[in-house]
Amino acid sequence: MAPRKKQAPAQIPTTPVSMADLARELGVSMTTISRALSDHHSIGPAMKQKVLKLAKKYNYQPNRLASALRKGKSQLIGIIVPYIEGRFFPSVVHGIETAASKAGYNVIICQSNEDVAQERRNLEILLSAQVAGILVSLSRTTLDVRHFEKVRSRGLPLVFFDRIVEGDNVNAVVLNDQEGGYVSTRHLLSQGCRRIAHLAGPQHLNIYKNRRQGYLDALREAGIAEDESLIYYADMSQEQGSAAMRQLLALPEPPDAVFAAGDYGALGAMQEARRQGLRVPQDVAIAGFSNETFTLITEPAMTTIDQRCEEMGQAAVRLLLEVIAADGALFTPRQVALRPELLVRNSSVRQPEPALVAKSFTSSFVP
Amino acid sequence: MAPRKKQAPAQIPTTPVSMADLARELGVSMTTISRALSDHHSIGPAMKQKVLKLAKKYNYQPNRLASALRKGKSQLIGIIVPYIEGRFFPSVVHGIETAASKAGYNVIICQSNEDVAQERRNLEILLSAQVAGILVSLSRTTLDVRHFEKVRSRGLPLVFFDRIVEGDNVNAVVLNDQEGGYVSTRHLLSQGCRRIAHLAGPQHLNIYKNRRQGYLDALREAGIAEDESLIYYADMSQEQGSAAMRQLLALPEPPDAVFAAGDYGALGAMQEARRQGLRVPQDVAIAGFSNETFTLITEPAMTTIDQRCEEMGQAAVRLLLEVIAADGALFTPRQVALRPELLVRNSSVRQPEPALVAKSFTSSFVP
DNA sequence: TTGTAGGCGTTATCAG
DNA sequence: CTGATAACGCCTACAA
Repeated sequence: MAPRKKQAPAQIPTTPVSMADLARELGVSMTTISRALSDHHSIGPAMKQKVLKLAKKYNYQPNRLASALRKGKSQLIGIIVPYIEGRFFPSVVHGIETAASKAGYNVIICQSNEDVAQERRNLEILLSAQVAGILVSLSRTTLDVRHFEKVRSRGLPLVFFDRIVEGDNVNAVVLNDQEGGYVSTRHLLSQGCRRIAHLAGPQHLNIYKNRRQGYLDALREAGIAEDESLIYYADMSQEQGSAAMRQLLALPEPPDAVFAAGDYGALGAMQEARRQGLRVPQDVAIAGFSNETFTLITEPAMTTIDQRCEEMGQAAVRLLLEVIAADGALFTPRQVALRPELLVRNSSVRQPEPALVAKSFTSSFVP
Repeated sequence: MAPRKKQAPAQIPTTPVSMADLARELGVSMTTISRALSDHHSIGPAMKQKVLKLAKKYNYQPNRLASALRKGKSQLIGIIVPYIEGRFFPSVVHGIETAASKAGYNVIICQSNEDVAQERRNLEILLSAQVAGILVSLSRTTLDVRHFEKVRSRGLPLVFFDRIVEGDNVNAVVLNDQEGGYVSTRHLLSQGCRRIAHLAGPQHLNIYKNRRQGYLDALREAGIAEDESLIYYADMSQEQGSAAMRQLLALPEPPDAVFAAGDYGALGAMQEARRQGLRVPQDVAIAGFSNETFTLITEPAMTTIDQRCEEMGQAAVRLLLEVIAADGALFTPRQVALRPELLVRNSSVRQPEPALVAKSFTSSFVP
């Protein structure tokens, strides 16, 4: 038996009222109650009203545990993220929670702390909580992804986002990083820049590889030869951004623009340029990536790429709901790529019509 | 019956194995299995090993729903926050999730979107999910808090954080804002500032009222008369910060320091000061509040107050766990105030020994 | 030390 | 349209 409090505190805990209670009160069966509450078709409108009224009167709350146990599925969606901090993940989670709750689901959230072992444990917990589906962004230390087989073998809907398992047999939502690099670089070209440098991130990470690729694609399209001396590889710290700029400005032919694969790198570059007495954007235009909060308050404000965090969350939920709706019927896994949004600000505007330029790159969903 | 998939996809969904399955396999009763798995004392070590081995072999996952239904309590903690964005709430949630999962609980998260109606609905959902306890930060539109009576009448542990119900009959965790204002102002005094202005927030909000109070307390303690012309009331936007600074600098005796009750206000003030050709901190020292990310990258870097977001989450969980542990026995509600941490940076350092000054204000937990 | 049996609250099935 | 009944998977008093 569920333990009853032995010593009643000032406030006597109230036992929640159950369907059985309502049934007894009305002198009908539990079946009838259940049907009235779940709006089953075979129920008289008179009866239904009576039940609903009584339920309101007694403040009846359905017990979701019991319902979920019986049905074998809860109304919970599990999320596993590396952590809930910084700008990106919280926004995605925000998007997820909003979309999920709109669809009648609630969200149970786990952090892997960039640790596979923790990720595996989280997965077990979500499985044993009988969630209706799982959304995952992989930890950095996840090289072996076999633990997700268990999810699949249960037939449990699974969608990856941002840090995904590569391949076309998984459901995934990502930002189109290549496009981000491409539109940024095209924008810089449109501003009259011709020697565009790139502050590139670690190339073993897909996001940075793809941003670099977009940069190269735009240059090639513009008929500008790739120049490796203009590409500086680094992590995306502010310090490395400054170091990069120092080296680039020391070149015989220094660049007239820098596209950085991250905002912190761009910040460091911008600071170094100004330390050396250069004007931004007149002498060197600068564009970053990620739409960090601080990009609005640098002087000049920084051009950057918005990663559509909330949309990513929404898209992930939408995809998950589709898989849930398919309900075990074979569902062909799908990969969704979101279009990045270029935010043109003063750090890169040298031509008179920034509004027009900006507008032409504003974009929305890929279906 | 739980619906079985009619059409098996390529991957045949595996039915999770239950205790009954293990019992049948081993030819013992479910009781024995249950006891072995939950490490009950009255179980033979040999038997226990056998059961554990089989459980591992079949990859047994306990069904938490069933367990929770039986026991009347889940291992879930419910959180209601206004939203998951910006710097503050994500960090608190991070702290909560970390502490909760350490204690064997998982976290189900809801956003009120600053809407009481939504907050009420969230509460209903958490109640019907049979959570073990609830953590709440109130929405801005929550004036009437009677919906929380329902939680109390169920005897369900409840802890407020940051945006709390005032009074000593609730459990609550907050930052000591008064102390934040106090240590900031003392710091400015220690830097030789004597005419210290205050950019104050809307006084109907406790946080701003208390920050202002701390400012006044420090001045009084230093024997400096309160001067209302040095207090500018505004929301904490960057624009209002600039406007405030414009007005303050136009005074017959302009201030030599500004303590702003928020970082964005401080930023606006700093920008305006520099626009007018003043040096920060030599001509006017500046201190903000909240430790926004950007405070590290302003030039000079901005002195500010860290709100100990993660600690707040941890403290809230700790308190909640105590209430849970009390298990209906009368538990005297407690209010915890966290000590803010002053982060001394260059926007306010005019004396030679900033390290020492900083150290004397670094602080930790109030028990 | 082990087994038996009943029930947590809901819902699906089958029969009236 | 309504009702009786049997699960869902786990836990625990009570009996052996």
